[in-house]
Amino acid sequence: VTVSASLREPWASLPGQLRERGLRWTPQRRTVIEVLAETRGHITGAELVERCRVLDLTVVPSTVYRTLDVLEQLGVVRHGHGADGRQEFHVGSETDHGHLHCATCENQWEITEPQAGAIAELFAPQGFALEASHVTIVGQCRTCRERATRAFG
Amino acid sequence: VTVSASLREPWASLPGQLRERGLRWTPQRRTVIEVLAETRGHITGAELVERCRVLDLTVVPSTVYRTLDVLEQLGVVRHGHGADGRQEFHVGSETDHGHLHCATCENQWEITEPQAGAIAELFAPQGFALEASHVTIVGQCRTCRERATRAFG
DNA sequence: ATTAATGCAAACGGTTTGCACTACT
DNA sequence: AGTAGTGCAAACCGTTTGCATTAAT
Repeated sequence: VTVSASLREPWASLPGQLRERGLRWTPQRRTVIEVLAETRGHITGAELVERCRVLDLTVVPSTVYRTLDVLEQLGVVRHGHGADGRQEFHVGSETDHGHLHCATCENQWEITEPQAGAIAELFAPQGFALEASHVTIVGQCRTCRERATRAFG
Repeated sequence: VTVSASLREPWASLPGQLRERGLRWTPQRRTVIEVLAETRGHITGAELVERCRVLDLTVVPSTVYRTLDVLEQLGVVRHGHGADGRQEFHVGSETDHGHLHCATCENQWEITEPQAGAIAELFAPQGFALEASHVTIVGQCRTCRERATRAFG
């Protein structure tokens, strides 16, 4: 029941933004924001719930998801879906790295900054402005491809 | 309880492929294959279940999902996740081009052969053998990126 | 005769909802 | 005081699992 340190930028203005719209700043929302503030890249809904509950047991799943709805409307987070189908909330524009994802075995490899840059350049001319940190290449790794070819190719 | 027309290519060889591995060709699997054969692009698990049951009420969800597992191991289908997080099964290799997918607006653009080739080369050294036709780049299109930046950047 | 595959029903996991209650403003 | 937000518990939906049974080889 202690009040924690003040929020770092760009989160500091959130309480005000909420109140401007007639919404409220609550301890539970504060906890959600604290977890989001220390998240780089993305976090799944379930993981966020778990991390919030470590900080504050009064935070319950429904509150987290309802808060995420509000935050998404404010444009603070954006959701998509991860490789496993769970909701994934992307926070800010952090230093996240892209990844190489095998659609068959689900393994992932990191994409290096230069690689991501090269890809971004490839598509820049046609107006698709990729951010290196948000690039995911879905394909099939060598092992899986060989197995598939043997079977059905 | 009628036997339907023979399977079109490349499905015709499936029964044999299964039996080669000690697996079996069953009426339920046939129904699943019939639906997949008339699917272009992709289909969700739930939708596949539903369409199978229209053809044959004895087909039950668990059978469909178990069959999909087998088919995926054979490389006949590949699964990913749609915008709503549900499993999405991609069928065959009739997709001769990869695509550029905006994670925010879900729009898609085609990737040209040369572009796909350039990407494949980028990752070949590390053993990730992408096939041009199976490359999907997930990112954010210019419009969506600008919108996100304005809101929170 | 073997044993892969099925149907059933129940479990699962992440997410959503209805409702009475709490607490920000 | 007014109403946004909460906790709870139950519903939800697509998918998965255990198990006894069926049927393809």
